[in-house]
Amino acid sequence: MTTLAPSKSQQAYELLHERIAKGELVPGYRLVLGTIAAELGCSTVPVREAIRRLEAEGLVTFERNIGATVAAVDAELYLHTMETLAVIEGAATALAAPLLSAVDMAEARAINAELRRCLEDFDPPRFTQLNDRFHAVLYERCPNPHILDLVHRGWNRLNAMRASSFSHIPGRARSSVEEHEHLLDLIDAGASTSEVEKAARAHRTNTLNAYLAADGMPPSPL
Amino acid sequence: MTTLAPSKSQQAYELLHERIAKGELVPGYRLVLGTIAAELGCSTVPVREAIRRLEAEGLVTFERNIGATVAAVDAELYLHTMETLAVIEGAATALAAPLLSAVDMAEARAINAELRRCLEDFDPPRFTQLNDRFHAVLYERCPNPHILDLVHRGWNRLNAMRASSFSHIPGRARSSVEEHEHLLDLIDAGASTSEVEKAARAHRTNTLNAYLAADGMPPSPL
DNA sequence: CGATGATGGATCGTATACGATTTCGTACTT
DNA sequence: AAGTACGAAATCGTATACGATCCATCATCG
Repeated sequence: MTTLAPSKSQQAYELLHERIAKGELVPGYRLVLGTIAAELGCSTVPVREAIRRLEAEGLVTFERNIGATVAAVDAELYLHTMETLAVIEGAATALAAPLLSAVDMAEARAINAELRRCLEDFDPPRFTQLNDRFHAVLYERCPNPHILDLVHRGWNRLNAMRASSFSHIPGRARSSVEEHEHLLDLIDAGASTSEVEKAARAHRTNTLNAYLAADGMPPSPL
Repeated sequence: MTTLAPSKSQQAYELLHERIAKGELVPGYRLVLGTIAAELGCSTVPVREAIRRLEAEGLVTFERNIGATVAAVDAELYLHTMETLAVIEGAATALAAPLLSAVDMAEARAINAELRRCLEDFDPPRFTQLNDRFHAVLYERCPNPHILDLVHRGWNRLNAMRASSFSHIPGRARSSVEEHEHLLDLIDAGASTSEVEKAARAHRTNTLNAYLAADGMPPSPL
């Protein structure tokens, strides 16, 4: 039995998704069906499907008879995405907390220790990557697949826009690591679901509000 | 200038969406591209696109080389959908609360009064419809479009499954109306965002837990 | 009689083709 | 010189066509 190749539309989806996440395709970039199809060596039909999928996830915008462009990122979109993720990831982390094994917790602590080290030898890309993994460990056990799916989508969007901007807020990384530690302590102490949720959500709204404050904007009401 | 007709794929999407929401297409029903295309008088290509869109929203499942079926509904899916909606709608309602006008509040109260009347002359479909509208009034002003979109998707899924089952839990309708009243009072009193969120979320988890209890299952941890 | 393998029909996945729509450059008018 | 009208090129939307894959049926073999 041969391993069946992924469908063309799947390949197209993965290619575009990756490029957007990596920031190779900047917001506003025009995605032309024919061009992408030629590059992939397939027809426009599967590419169309891939693009509609990306649209459903909010990574690209699509206009009838006009075409697709990588979703523009402005302060407002960032705000909305972070706010949504605060809500959803908070819930996911809270639901996952009672299901975390000792191994999971150890991994999370190890990653956070690395994050702390990262603070010394300033390395933002690596920090971001570790940070992603840290949170993934905490929410991945969420037993509700819908919520988990929404968390993934939120992170995708966030990564897509991080690649182009919004990368860094001065003192935030350090307090972030502290908040991680606090969150882990809470979970280890067997805190209630709502306590964990509150802490996980606050962690994200803190980042958002730090950004908003830097721009002289009011904090999120959440 | 003539109003341009909606694209075929849009038409196909709307047709299928409506049928699923109305329960004409029961879960497990097989959606065959060619058949639908013939019925719509178009080719399979736009139908494909419509189905992929429905898939992204969780209304149908799609397997490679197999095809699409209307998403099966089981207790677990219902649980997960309600749980997700509890989180998302709670946040949406909380964010919308400070933006509700006196007119909005009056409309909500009027709808709830009708709901109360509905309790007498037992009319479940109408009750459900009014209930939908009641909540829509409360969350529709949510300033975060992502969250709003997720609420809409959640309700869509819920409606799709309500059509086939899960329609009624004995005493729930009456307490539901009371909770609505309480929620409106909270908002009128200018309660904090987190209080409104808690109340709105509780309203939904109460329904979910009533269902779970009826089946002898443990309540949601949220 | 049950398991295995071949065969055909149904359905999907994608290439190609072409009409429809938008966009952009250019010539013409005021 | 600015604005408008026209036409060509680019791109999208969808029909048609055909190979690929799956599933059900039935024949064959142990």
